[in-house]
Amino acid sequence: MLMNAPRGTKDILPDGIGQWLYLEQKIREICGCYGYKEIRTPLFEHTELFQRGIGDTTDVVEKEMYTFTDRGGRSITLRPENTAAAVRAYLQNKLYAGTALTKLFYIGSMFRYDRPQAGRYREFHQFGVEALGEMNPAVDAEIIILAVRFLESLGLKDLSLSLNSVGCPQCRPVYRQRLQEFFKDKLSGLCEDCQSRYDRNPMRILDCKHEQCQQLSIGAPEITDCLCDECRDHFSRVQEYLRTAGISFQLDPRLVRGLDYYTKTAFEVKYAPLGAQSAVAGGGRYDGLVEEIGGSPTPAVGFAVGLERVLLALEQQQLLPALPDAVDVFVVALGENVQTAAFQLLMAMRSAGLSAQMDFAGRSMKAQMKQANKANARFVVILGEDEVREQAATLRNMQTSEQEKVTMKEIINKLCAEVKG
RNA sequence: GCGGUUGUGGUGAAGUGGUUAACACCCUGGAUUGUGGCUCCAGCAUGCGUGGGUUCGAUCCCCACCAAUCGCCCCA
Repeated sequence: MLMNAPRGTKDILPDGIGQWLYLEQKIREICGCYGYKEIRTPLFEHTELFQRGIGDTTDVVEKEMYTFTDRGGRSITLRPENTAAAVRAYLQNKLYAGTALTKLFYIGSMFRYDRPQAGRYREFHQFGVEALGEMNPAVDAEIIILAVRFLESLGLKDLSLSLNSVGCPQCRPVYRQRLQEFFKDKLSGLCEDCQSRYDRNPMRILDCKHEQCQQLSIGAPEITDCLCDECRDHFSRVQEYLRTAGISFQLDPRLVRGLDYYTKTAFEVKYAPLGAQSAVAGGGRYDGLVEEIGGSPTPAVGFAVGLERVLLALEQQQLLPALPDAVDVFVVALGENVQTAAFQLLMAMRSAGLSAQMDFAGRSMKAQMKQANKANARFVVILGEDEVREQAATLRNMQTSEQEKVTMKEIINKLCAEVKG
């Protein structure tokens, strides 16, 4: 217990950090390219922000939040996603001032209390993008393209992009009513969950995985048939832009995002080989959220990518670049009397920009040589009492096994020349 | 919240109701005086997830808990 990280959390160890740095670098690269600026918001927020933003009846808010009362009696929640917080920061800091369109991205930990399984953790990492202030469907497209291109840039193939429109406050109620009419006499055949969904959010019945519910929902009206003129037009223009960009997608009238704030465009990128948790990215437009949180009506679009899932996929496909870590020089010191001189030399090498290591345990030469070998050292500098007396050291090339005596004065220059050449 | 599988050293793992818990890797030391990668030798779990119970006796049997893992719900 004491020695175990809490359930659903993981340490990222030195051996694994390279993957994360690589991912983050790719993220910053593409976001810079598309003109999105990084933002970092607190890991926790007032509980109310998520209740209002995400929606009281969503699973995330109902059963997955890490909520606690702080010492001041405030209800605080570890962020389960970053869109609501980004919008909060956008409003609080008036990021809308001076521009029509604010483009943000973030990378960070999110927290959801859920049973861990492949590709799902209680603390997990998302990369996400938000574009606030523009209703033009070109922005929807830009966002989707960014998500797809990002994943492609990592080498992933066979991604599938699903696209839908979930309507707006004008047309969604119409659809909702039509759905309820459709399911009215089928209600008793639906699973328990769906029976309660019938009242709360009938659209969710459509993507229920129960056989029965699937069967019963055959022939159900589709949202795309009920869209108002504005939503219909918006949707078709998004598709146009995507086609123009050469992005392939499938329309999925049953795609319903789990968070209440979505309007119009909803999309999801799947990577099938991942198994049960194959959704790698998801997002859409959320024109009502800014107002919900207390700002003036502001159209917005965004998405989030699950980084653990991406990493899982990259691992499966062996797409992670392996960076062999080598060290330029390993200093071998023979005997206590030369420790100080060796230490001095080590520091001088580092000051010169060389990567240098040495053994501090006072071990035998053989042991130190083994260590140098294991550390992948290109050169070994041997310092014994003779050398110190002569103000020199033995320089050994570990690849060729050639070695020569070099004076203290020239050794660093020589090494620098060798390493850089 | 529900279900399946699993839980032996740093790692991968064999194993038994009863003196010394295989084997491999890793690691550490050594194979004539200051030289690595190959080879050889030696060392390396008073302990078998935790807590109870059964028993003369349990790592091996039973129960609970915890954790890992996969799935359901939902999501990234």
